[in-house]
Amino acid sequence: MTADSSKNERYNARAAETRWQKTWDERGIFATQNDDPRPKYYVLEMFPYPSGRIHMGHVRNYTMGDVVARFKRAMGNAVLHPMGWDAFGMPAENAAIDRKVHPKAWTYDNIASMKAQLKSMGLSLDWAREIATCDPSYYKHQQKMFLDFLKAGLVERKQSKVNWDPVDHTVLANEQVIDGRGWRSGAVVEQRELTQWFFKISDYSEDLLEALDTLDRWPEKVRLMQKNWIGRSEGLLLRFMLDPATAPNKESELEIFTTRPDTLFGAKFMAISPDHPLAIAAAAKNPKLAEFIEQCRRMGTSQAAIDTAEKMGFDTGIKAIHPFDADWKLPVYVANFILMDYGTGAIFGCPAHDQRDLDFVNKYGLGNTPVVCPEGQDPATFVVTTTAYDGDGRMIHSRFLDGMTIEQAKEEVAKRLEKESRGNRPMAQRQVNYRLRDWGISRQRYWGCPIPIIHCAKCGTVPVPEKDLPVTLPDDVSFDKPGNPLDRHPTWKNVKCPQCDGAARRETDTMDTFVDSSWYFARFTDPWITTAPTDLKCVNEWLPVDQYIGGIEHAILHLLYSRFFTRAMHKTGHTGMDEPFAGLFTQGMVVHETYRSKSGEWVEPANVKIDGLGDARSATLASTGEPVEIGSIEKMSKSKKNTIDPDDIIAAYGADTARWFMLSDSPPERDVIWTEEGVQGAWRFVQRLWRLVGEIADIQAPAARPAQFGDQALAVRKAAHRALAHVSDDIAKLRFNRCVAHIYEFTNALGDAIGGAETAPAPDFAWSLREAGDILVRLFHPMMPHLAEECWAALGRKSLVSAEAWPQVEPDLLVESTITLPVQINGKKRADVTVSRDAGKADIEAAVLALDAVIKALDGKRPKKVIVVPQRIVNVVA
RNA sequence: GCGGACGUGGCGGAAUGGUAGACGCAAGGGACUUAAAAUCCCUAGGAAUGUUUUCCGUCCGGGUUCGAGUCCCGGCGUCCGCACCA
Repeated sequence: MTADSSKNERYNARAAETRWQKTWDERGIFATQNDDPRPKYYVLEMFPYPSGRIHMGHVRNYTMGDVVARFKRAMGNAVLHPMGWDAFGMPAENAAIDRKVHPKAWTYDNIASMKAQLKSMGLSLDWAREIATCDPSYYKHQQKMFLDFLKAGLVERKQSKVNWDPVDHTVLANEQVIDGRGWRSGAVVEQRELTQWFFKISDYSEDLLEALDTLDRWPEKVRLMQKNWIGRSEGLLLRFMLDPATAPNKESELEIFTTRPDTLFGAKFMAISPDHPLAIAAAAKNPKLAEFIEQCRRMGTSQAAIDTAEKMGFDTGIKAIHPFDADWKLPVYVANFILMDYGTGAIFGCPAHDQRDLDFVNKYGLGNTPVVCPEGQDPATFVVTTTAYDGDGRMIHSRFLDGMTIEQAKEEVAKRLEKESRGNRPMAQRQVNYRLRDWGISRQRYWGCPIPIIHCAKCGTVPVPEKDLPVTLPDDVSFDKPGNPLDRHPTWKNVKCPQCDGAARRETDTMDTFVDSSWYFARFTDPWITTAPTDLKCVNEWLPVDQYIGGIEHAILHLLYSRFFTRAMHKTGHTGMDEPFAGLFTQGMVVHETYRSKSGEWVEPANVKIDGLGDARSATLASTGEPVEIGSIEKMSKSKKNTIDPDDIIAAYGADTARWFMLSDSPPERDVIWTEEGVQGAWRFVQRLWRLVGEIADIQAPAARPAQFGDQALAVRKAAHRALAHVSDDIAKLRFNRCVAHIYEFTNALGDAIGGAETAPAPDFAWSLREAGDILVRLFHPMMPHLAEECWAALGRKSLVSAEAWPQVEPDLLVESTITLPVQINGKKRADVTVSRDAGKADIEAAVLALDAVIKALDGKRPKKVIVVPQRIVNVVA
């Protein structure tokens, strides 16, 4: 392989890139062998939804992963770097409705075009492991695991409230409900009770929470978000007896959950959810209450309504008896702010120390009694009016608790009530509650993984026998009517019961697409095995993923589901570990300026012409010259038309330029602003490297390493090895922007050195320039692999730089024989001092005190103190 | 409301408590050219100034330290996540 572009010509990125991509393909250098004996390293980027086109966010994400993959490969690892498609989901069905194409055809077409785009980026992926989650060869195993989970008690079928779109006949996710209406149909969303399948993720609440501490290569932010999402709280389950005369069906008690049992003597009322059985029982005998409950339910749907809803309650007339005072009766309200699915759906209200309860009593005139008094306040005068006090303090107005701290009081209440028993049960029980709910996976959709269950009138829900897997989606479906095509398919759902052979029907719900993405990383370790989801040996050798890279938007759901799923797979024998991702990195978004025409329409950047600078910048429509308003910088999105098509960039500048720019401008975890100037800068650098390497290639250098190096040669060698040390460290820590800066610095130094070179440089200098060139090309190879191959060939190398080892640092070259230390006087820099590398503190001090600036500052006096920080700085305190 | 992150030139950003502004972008000046593009060289935080030095400077106000962009306390601002979770 020889370089095409001659040294006087510009680097022709488009020609070179396709040529090298072909070479990599032909030689199969990115295919990973599972029996490779070298240390394994698994780098993975979140796989894309096949929308049809890649966007700049993908370019950034996959470039980062590719840099890591290429670096680790050069470091001598067996690297697994696969790619696949998160291929089920609603957009395919929407396309079917809007454009009359079959979801399957639409999806596979999209995969084909996106794959071509990804290939044009020059990613070092093992395409032999490509998977699409919509392929029966993939979802077959997902169905198998569903059945395994079911057997293991990790799947449950239960009723739950859902957002129901009455026009589209489907369940909507919360984010698909906008102002109480379906995002697609615009119909007012109803709350319905549906029987759905759930994964019992809440069985792992404690484990998922505790194990967060072991994920030390995850961003703190993500761990915190998951911690809050799991929402552990310690409290007390507490039984309140009811006054039987007031209870609708002579119910004897009401159980509540509280984290503040210490405030029991500040109780003013009880509140139960509109969905609480006691509320429903009471409503049966009280039409006005029934009406109130109905009103609450209607309100519940809209997010906005929940946010701004006023606290509302309805006095049921039921009286509860205070656990420490049989004569103390508390009114039981049905209240709109009590959730049925947290705790027991019932609380006692202590308004002085809980803002929600305070708002409530202030509305209904129930009053409040503070029972915790902040330190330094007089208990006799401490009152609460509109702001509840939830801070620390001592107990007051609380009988036997008075004077205790909150913690002591909690403990005392728990102890007393735990001991007291009624009807063979203690009055109170310590309990840990979690906010995390079970994961409802049923979707009334066609384009998803079928749930392998058969419903039989006689036998109930019957698992599809394993020999009958996969349950495949029927192809002959129509989308001309709303609702789930599986449900109205003429034959698909009619089957015989595997147990009794009687007429039965298939489950027509499909799985949430988050299920598909909860184990794809495991499947990549052996995507060929047909008999099981995973090959245990492979999965245990490769997992956990060493470096997972993706967007912060998946901080909670995808990453938490995957952590659960890996545990469930462990329990059912499909993995040998609990945590799927040892290292996680969340990259920032690609953002771009927005433009709007006079009429308020968004304008594509390609149609905008920018003039002027800074505040004087103005924009006009390129076609008509009509003025355009420059808007804020925002995430690239189709709706704001501020997207840049990677295809256009790759066609104009090449993939390497796009890759380099994506890494160079901002720290990887932060947003990067896409600018035309920035891209051009990256492109200029590509050309500059090509010219520089061309000059180096022309130098006649001895083959053997010279025994001695002169000053000129040594300076080049030091620059090269310093850059090498920095870049290696920066890539390992994913600090790509700094890595880019060091490559610029090195290139500048090397350019200067060559500029100063004679026509025929001395052998030692020539050798060092060749060495520097070799190092330079290998250093930028992970970021700009095509250019690197072209340069490598130009340097006369026969190998592929993509398959080369990372250069070795010579540590001797990193240390200088003399060092220049800044000298401060009273903390301000006033001079420099140059000393030999191994000068002692006394030598340095003597040299510093002899400096003119120091003598002048001391004015004949002795310094108060001289601080010498080795290798760093000297500070003279005058 | 709760939780978290961040705040440095014209811009993106560097800086284990140790020379603030690396590197890039944009800019200005110059060289080459008939001209342009490309390329190369020089300048560049602000102010003052006798061209070699001084003062100021990392959102604001305090503190710790020989020394603070960095650590601590209190504000202000921006962004993100969660949001009736008892």
